[in-house]
Amino acid sequence: MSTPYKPEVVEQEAQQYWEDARSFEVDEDPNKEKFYCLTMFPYPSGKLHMGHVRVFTISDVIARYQRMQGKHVLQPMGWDAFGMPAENAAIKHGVPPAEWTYKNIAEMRGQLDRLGYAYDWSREVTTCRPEYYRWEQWLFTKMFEKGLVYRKNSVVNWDPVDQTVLANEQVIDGRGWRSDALVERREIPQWFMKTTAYADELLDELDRMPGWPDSVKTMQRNWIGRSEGVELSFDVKGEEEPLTVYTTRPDTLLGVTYMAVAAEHPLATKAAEINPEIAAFIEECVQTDAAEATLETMEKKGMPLGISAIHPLTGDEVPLWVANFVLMSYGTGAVMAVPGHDERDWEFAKKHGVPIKQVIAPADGSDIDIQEQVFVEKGVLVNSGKYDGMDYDTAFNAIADHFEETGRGRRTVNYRLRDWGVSRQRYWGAPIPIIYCDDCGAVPVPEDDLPVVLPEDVTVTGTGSPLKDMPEFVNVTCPKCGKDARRETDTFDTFVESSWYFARYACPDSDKAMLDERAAYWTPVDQYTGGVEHAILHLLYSRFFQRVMRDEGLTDVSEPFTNLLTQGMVLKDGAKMSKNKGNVVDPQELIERYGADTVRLFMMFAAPPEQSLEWSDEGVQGSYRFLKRFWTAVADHAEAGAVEALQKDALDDGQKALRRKTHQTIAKISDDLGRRSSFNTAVAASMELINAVNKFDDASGQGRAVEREALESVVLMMSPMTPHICHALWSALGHETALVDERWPTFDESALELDMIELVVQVNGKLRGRVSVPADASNDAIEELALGDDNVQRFVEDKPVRKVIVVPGRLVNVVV
RNA sequence: GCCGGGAUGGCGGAACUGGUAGACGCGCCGGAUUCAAAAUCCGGUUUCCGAGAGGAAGUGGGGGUUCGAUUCCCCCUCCCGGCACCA
Repeated sequence: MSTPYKPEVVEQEAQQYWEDARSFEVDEDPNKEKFYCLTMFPYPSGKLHMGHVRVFTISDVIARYQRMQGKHVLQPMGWDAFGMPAENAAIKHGVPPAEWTYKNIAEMRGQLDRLGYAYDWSREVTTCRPEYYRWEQWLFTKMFEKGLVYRKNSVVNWDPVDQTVLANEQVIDGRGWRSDALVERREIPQWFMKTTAYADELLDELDRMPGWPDSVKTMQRNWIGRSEGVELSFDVKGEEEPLTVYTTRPDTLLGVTYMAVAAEHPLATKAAEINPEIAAFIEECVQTDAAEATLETMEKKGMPLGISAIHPLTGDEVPLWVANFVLMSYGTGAVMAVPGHDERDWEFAKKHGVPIKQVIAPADGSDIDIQEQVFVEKGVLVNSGKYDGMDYDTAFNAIADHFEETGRGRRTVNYRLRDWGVSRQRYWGAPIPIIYCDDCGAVPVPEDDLPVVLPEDVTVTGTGSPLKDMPEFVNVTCPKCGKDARRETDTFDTFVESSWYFARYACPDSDKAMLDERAAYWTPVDQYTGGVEHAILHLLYSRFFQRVMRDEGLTDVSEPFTNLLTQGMVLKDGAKMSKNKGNVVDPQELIERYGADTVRLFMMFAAPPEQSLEWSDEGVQGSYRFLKRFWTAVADHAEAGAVEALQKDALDDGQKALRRKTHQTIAKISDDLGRRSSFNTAVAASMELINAVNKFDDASGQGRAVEREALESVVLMMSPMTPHICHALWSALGHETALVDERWPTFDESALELDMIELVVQVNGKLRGRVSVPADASNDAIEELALGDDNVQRFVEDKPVRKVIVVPGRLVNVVV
């Protein structure tokens, strides 16, 4: 009887070995092929949750697999340490955010160590450290010099009771989470980074990124939302300034029956001065949060302003409305409405009794009733005077030409993408390095004065940033003129830190520059793994930041992440694990009970990585059972003593069959891990091979040799997923060198050959029988054998055979 | 509302390029071992009909293409992620 599987012992020993041997610390070796394997770094919330364990394990499997391919693998880890939860904890428990954060990092670091990830901890990055954020402050000042950042008014959620800005998350059903007061939209000056300056490049490069999932690329394309349209101006009766709108459908221009402006638009403000009803309506419009989802789902409301625009082609008067679905911060704050050919305009017109005019007819000449059903497709113009009969492109150009010739409009490219607002009215973030001087305006902090260090010893109250109450922080002298000035108290959006940390891992200790030559070796990231919830914002900001760093001469790399794997969430009872729902499973407990390998194995086995994973306690036990069977199978074999050399040509049929299974499995798992990232099927294939070994009962010399080959293969191939148990089993099999430095097994093509193959026989597509045929049989011979099958004959009977389809190696379909 | 994804046995999932639907695991049922239990091992397990051989149905719903559809096309339902201040 072999020694029982004791995960706590096995795992401790393996981890000790890796630590002593510094197995995962890597240098920049130009003679080796590098592989940079990265996971989206965690926010140090306090404890590791199952979602973390899942991503980190996926990434670790990839890192260890690539290492076995002979690559020089870097897998670092760090902390996305700024953010709201630290402030919330500070309010709740009176602990400064910094203290809370550092404590959490220490706690989570211990948990990570217990899971046996192949991290190079010498490169740890913590974003709330001044030596980290000084460089994004520095880059911000460079961007300032280049005009890539600017300040403008922008909408925030304002809590009128707590007198503070709220995050969208802190607005619940339109009310402040702490005060319960109705939230208002309010405009305040904020700093922006010009992401739109890179819109075309960010869009075009997506076509040359084969390593990213199509779904993510599509989402980014749609998010950037490049459109070609026309900007045109409508005169407004009694106003000097014309009203400018942008449209991608100038072909529908003759169908404009009203126009709408935002509640904050000057025309609305002016109308409100003389009309209290409009004033009340505008008041109502402002009482909502700033999230786009809210805006798009709320009831579309509007009021006529009592003024008219002049249709630029017909000279007809078009009524102007104020509407809650038009936002001042999008485009010009005004839209032209074509209810006949736009869904939202149609519904609004129906509700408010605005006329609906058909100006586009289906290209196929079919009849439509525009009063009953909106028609949004492109077609042929009607009721449009001299443009009648034109198709979309012709009409687009004719109308665009007309406006350009008359100077009343122009062709223009528009993006849905907006510039990135990086200001946050919060304490726990990197200070924006700007000083306000009455004479010089906004002045960037000079390089020598960086970093602007965030004071860490503070009391957080929940009503505004404590920085505002710290004269020693706020009161400074102007770097330009030396007069008294004030420091910016807003901090950066935490997405700023996460937009470049991946590059900093290459040179975390560089104090002379943001990046140094080591970044040239390691970047771009070869494999990036993280939650699909980051498909747009984080990934787009990182792609933007990488280009800003490139154009600053810090790197030659444009795209930060060559291959991307977006993993699904961990669910329990069909819902995301959360404290509120009380369905949280603590990884720590499971690791203590079953060991890290069991938890890692279950994570890999239970679902494909991109899909959500349903938690199952029984499933974890199943994984544990498998590891015990695996352990016993290898240990029993090893204890039976030495094994003679395998002689390929001296095997009997049973031995050949097991050897075939071994090499089929190597081929399959190599493909699963190397090409498909299909970890669940890789585990299943390993289980099948172990099952086959357990059924294999042949203690002869060659029998044991074949068995050893199978077991060694499984130990090697399971090692990325369950590295500790494999480390122990590898040495149990008599190896002097450690598994962590072994190479991936290769498969022997000749072992896969078969003399006879089984084909499925269908009659009219339905399975009716099976035939065994020689591997090299001709189609005619296969056909004859198939038709000779008794059950096949029953279904063919005397019906004429119309066709026989032979799919080589798979099936025969007889069509009667 | 818009963008992206998903739906397959009692459950998690497999079927990769249009070719045997249900691999592997869980659960359950039966058996072995045990004084008993746990653990372990062996066998069975989509549903329905049938003693069996075998047959019929079946991949969220409805239609289509095809010799053949979980896979491709059209329409729909429900669930999940994102929507720019959660990270």
